[in-house]
Amino acid sequence: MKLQSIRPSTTVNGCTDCPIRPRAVCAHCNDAELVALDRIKHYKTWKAGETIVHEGAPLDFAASVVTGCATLSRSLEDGRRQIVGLLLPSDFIGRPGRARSEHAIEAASDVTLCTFRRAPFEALLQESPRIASRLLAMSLDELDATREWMLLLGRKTAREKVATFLLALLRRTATGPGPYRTDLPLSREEIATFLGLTIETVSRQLTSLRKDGVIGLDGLRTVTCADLQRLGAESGAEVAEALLP
Amino acid sequence: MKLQSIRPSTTVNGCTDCPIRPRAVCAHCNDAELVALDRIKHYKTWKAGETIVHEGAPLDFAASVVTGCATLSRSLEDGRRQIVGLLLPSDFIGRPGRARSEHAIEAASDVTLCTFRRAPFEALLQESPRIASRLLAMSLDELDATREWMLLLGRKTAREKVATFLLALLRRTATGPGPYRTDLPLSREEIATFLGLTIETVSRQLTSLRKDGVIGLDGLRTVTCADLQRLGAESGAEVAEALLP
DNA sequence: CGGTCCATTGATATTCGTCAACGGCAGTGG
DNA sequence: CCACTGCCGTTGACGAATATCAATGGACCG
Repeated sequence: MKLQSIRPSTTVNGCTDCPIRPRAVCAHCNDAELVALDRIKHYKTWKAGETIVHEGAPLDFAASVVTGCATLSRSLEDGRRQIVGLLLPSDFIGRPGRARSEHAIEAASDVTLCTFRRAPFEALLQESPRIASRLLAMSLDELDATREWMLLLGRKTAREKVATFLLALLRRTATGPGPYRTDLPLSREEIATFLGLTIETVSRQLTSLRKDGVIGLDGLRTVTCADLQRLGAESGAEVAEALLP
Repeated sequence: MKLQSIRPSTTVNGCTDCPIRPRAVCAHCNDAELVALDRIKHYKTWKAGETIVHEGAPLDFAASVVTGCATLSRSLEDGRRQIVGLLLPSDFIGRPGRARSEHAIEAASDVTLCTFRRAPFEALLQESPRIASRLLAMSLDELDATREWMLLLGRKTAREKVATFLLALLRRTATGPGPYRTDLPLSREEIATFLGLTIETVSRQLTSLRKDGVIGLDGLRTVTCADLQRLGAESGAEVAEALLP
């Protein structure tokens, strides 16, 4: 759910220089724990559009996203589908104690994962409070983000949904004062599946925000914004944000 | 988010006979840990309708729900509001490492909490892997439930939303084969705020489901159902459920 | 050059929200 | 005991937001 702009290299082998480590599940590991993780890890890659795990299918590894963007989704039998989470670099995949995935996991762009075999990873989790507590903190952050998304899905208008999505994305790539610019990691269809809308409505709202001068569109995948305040005003400000500036 | 029918007595003082312990954060504690928890715990009660914590306000305790039902909600500045979680007996309140609540917490019915002072509880969490790992498992369950609710909010019709809500409730109170019966822990307005609907739409869908013979309504707060299969068919079956019968 | 995929735009349909009136029930006070 | 009042839920009429259906446009690729 968290949107980050980290784009580390995939050539790292040891963990010492791993660019995602400051935010990943292994962030607070000591040397012994890093060695243990290093021993059970495997880098794997998927092409954009490939399915990493099907909904309800066995998942025999845990993993951290190293590069790229993956989606978590759930579906109804008749095919209606909802993306329930975005996985970006440093995000964690897998559920200790469970052998199958409740969600489909798909590569939105080319994706590299640092995978850990399930059994030894869970054993390590028992022994290493640093890994366990980091995973708890990450899970609670994820829970908060997911609940914020519930507010969006249940109560925001189409325009507010699109504005909120763009704002979250732009905030992650902000390096200084505007103008801000970012590449959309998702197609229109995926955005619609994430926001609980149809592809046509997403398209219309993007056009409308552009015509109103809130954002700029540079090609299909690039969004710019000169004034994040303005975009925020379009996104349906939340009480919690107002209280915590 | 989990719906349970546990209605334990509030007169328990020690933890030994605590009726929620099998499912609570203290489920796997050893005797020493129970003594430590016992030392920092306080039972507190709130009347139906009272606010336990305001959105964004300081929260100086963690807690387990002992009896009753509370809601977690988030709001937009203009007053639109979404319930993002139901807290039922054995559910946990609080976020280790954070001093304020991102959500409003309100008593839907009379509520009793077993509260733990924040600082000593967090200290205990560092020392007691049993508590930490139980909290992780509960958080991950909560995350799954919240994501399932995202699918409901983003993709289900009003009728399916109401049917899903009733089904979840009835399943928790099931003791054998039908007919099933349960009391709604929420008012029509709270149900609407949970399902991303208006109160009128909830009312219409309940009436419609009753007229179609899917459910029975006995007074305002009591729902019966002779055929959970039928109710399930109305609730928009999920792929994950189909795969895991 | 033609085909395919993705996005945009327009016309129309549908669902659900909004506004308004009403009814039942409980509590209150005469 | 009975009117009065307020709250909650139901029902109906209407309107607005978004989905659906359909046509078109543009980019990429063989």
